[in-house]
Amino acid sequence: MRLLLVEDTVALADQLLPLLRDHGYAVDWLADGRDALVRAHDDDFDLVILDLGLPGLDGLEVLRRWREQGLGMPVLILTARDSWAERVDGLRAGADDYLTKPFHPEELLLRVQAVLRRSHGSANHRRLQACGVALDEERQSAWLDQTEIELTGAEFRMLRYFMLNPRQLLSKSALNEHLYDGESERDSNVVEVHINRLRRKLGGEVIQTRRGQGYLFTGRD
Amino acid sequence: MRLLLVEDTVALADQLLPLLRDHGYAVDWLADGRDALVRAHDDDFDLVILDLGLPGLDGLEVLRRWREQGLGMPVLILTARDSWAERVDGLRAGADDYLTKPFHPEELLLRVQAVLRRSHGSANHRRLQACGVALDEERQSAWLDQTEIELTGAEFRMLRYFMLNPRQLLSKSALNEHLYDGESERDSNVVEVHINRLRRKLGGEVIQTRRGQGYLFTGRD
DNA sequence: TGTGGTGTTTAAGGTTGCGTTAAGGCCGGC
DNA sequence: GCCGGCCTTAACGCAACCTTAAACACCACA
Repeated sequence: MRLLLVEDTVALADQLLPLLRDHGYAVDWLADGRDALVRAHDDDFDLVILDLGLPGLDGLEVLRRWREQGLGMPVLILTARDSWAERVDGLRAGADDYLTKPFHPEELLLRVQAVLRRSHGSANHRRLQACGVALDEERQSAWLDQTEIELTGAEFRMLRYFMLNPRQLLSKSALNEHLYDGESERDSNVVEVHINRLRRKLGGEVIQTRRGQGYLFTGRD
Repeated sequence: MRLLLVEDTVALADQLLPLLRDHGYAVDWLADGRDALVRAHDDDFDLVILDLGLPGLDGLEVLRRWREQGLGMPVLILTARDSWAERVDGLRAGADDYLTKPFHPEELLLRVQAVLRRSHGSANHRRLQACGVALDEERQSAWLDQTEIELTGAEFRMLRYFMLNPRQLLSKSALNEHLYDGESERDSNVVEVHINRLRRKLGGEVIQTRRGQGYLFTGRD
């Protein structure tokens, strides 16, 4: 399992590197944003741990460019600031998780494991594939067999989140959280409506419901 | 699983309560530190989520007194301030983990699950294992050998509590206590019905009966 | 500023299935 | 044998979910 740590604070890197390595990860370390931007093309990392406050090139910009260039590996961002907006920006730019400094080193391990598990078999391509369904992120459309199915924005966002977490139980509140940033209504059935739309387009069996618990994407298995 | 949320910000509590309950936790809610101090003696909570900035009595003081009085349940503290010193104080006072506001609600869930797993001595793996049975907390389903067994909410809650206390005698009233919050009836056979359902799904031998005493989870040993 | 088209959200009513209750049978202990 | 605790089953109510349509927001373009 190959990781890239992008962190300019030497003391922190010195702390994290042995910990990660002790737990069986092969870790490369860079301290500069510009280096990281290039390096991610040379090696196929399973996960990147990215500090947002970097010399050379800001972490958020690095991440944004990676995604523009079609690099889809999971990214865990570290932020020194405790700003809600920045985290949301990070998530929008394509990060998979975030951690606010300071943190317990063990906590980083937990997140790394969680993100890796989540991204298992999925997040590595521009065209996201899971359970017999493909998602074209540029055209915002899904593919079943050889036929393209056009999606609206909301449908696409929901399907993407499902496909990034295939076969996993996603509660309605989790879907709400991830599809609408923060200030969303509580007593609304938007999620149900869009799930209904996806089922119409892709077939009723692609999303299963677990009453009282949530939904899970199982595609056409 | 019985949780106590001590949080005076109503908006936050309104957000967290349904989330936690959606994920199968029975949650009691208090807004005052003095109430919390007393309440933790009356009920046997599996975990307490404790805001440090409280009216009545400061959260840190509450925690300190609990520990003095011999109460050892896991405590997850919430702090609005981004102060490192305060967190250290919290950990010193006997907290098991902390979370800085604002946070993603999902993050709280991750921590709650992690703390509960840690406090019951098992490793921090998303999949809880005991006596030849595995429990997938994300999918809320059990695994026997390689086959997945889907569980309803009530079944999942009960099985999780059994698996966190394997090979231990759990009285019917204790199960009632931990699976339902304060305002629930006591003279019913809900527990028996759900034990029956679990036995049907997992096999009759996984839960043994000690007549007049309670039940114990022995899995497939 | 209007107008139409597209996409999203709200609202209302119908449907489903989980959780609970209740009733009857069973079994173990005294 | 009898009683009390436990098991099993079926049925019911209600919350959760689905479905549909209409209201609404947004944008392009006149």
